[in-house]
Amino acid sequence: MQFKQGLPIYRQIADHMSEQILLGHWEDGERIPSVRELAVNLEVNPNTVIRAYGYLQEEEVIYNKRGIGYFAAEQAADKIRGIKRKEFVVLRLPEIFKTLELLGIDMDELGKLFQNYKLRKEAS
Amino acid sequence: MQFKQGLPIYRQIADHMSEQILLGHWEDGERIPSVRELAVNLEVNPNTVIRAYGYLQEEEVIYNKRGIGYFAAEQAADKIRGIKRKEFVVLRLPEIFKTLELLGIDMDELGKLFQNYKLRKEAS
Amino acid sequence: MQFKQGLPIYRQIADHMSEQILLGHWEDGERIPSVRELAVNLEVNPNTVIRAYGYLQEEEVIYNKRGIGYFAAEQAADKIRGIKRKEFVVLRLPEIFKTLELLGIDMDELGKLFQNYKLRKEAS
Amino acid sequence: MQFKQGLPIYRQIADHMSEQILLGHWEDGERIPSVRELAVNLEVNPNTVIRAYGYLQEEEVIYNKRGIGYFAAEQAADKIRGIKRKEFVVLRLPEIFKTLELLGIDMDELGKLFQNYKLRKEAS
DNA sequence: GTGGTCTAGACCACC
DNA sequence: GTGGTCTAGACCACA
Repeated sequence: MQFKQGLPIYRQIADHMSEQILLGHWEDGERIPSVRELAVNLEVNPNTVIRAYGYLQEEEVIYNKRGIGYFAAEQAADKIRGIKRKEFVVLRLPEIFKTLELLGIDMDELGKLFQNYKLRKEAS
Repeated sequence: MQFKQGLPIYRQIADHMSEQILLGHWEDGERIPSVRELAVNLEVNPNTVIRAYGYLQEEEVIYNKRGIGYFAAEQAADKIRGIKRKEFVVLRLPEIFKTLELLGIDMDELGKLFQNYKLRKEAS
Repeated sequence: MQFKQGLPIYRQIADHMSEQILLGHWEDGERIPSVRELAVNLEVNPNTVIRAYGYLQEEEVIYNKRGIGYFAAEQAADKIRGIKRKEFVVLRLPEIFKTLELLGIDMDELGKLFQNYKLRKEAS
Repeated sequence: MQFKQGLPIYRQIADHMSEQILLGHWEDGERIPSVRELAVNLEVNPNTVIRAYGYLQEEEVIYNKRGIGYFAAEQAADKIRGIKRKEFVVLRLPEIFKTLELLGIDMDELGKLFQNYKLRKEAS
């Protein structure tokens, strides 16, 4: 896997996993890949995965059974969506709106850019 | 001034200054606050302001006259708006759109949230 | 059964069983649940129960008849109480007292909290 | 420094530091020892201190100024006392009371043990 | 100087 | 097998 810079790898892994859960790749309570397994897949150090999993565990998105592995939390998808949504609306949207205003992008134009985005996504 | 974490302070200062210029706080070619002055105001180390100014200088948003000070570039506002706009559309919008889709926020809802934002801003 | 983390599951099971014995759920020398039975009830691996029973056996709180099962020891309740009491006074109380002092909880207040605890317990 | 086993070293360091803050060793907002400094003092790896500090930061007991160091939070002592108190009363006291009942230790006896504890402490 | 991240590798307890 | 902790050491960005 390719990692961007500017955000720690462990956070990118955490984001990636919570996105996967959000998209329903695992059922509620289903076991997710073990630390070592994921570390090999992503070609990172197990410690880095542990850190990512620890982070998700604090957010109560996954939980741990000792000696067995990590599991997607009950209603993990809904919970994540709720948390992320609130976070997004409160923390990121205001700043995004401010930028839109400063740059003179209104909702009409944003809508068109969004259409564009979706078309390009379909094409790929 | 309060600084977020996750973005270097010097970048936050640079963003803040270019926002001010964008909003027309200084005419083209007008002198902007000196390094020391701004450092005192923002309660940061002068080195940090120097770095911020250096960054803005690379973006050709301000320029420096040795021994005199820093000045807003000609057509600084337009230049900034152009740069920032391209940056925003190419680098940040795709990720924002992806998040919107994941969280199930469509343009309608975003429009309403934007209205809200503007109302709250007026009120304050 | 729900297990806390911070203490191994097998220890939590052992504590739970010795508490049951302390409360007189089984007479001296009475047979306690088999490993498999308990494992199913608690939804844990039989190995974990074996470990818990082994631990209790070391403390001479239960004993084993090969091929038959595990039994509460003679005067098990008294024995447990003695062991636990010493353990508690020597190992845990000092730390508890230290915490009480740091938090500014005196014996008066502790007494009231204890009353509360007993009331809530009766109510449930 | 001597570390017990059963609780990770980084948690013991965190507990130790928050105890120090609770006891008023640092004023509100005063700088606490740097990661490296403390690591040398305690003869542990800097990573271990970072982890302890990260833990305290999540609890909002200390905060960080990048490139400068860690600082005791405003009203850190009161905040800690509040958090710890609630934690103690809700999470630990019920279990302690349960044990006291099981072992047949009443408030009178506990009071005497407490006196003992204080005497021994003064003597040392 | 400060903290933060990552890797590598060892060791442990637990299931 | 599982996760968790700790060490050692390198490297980086930031103030």
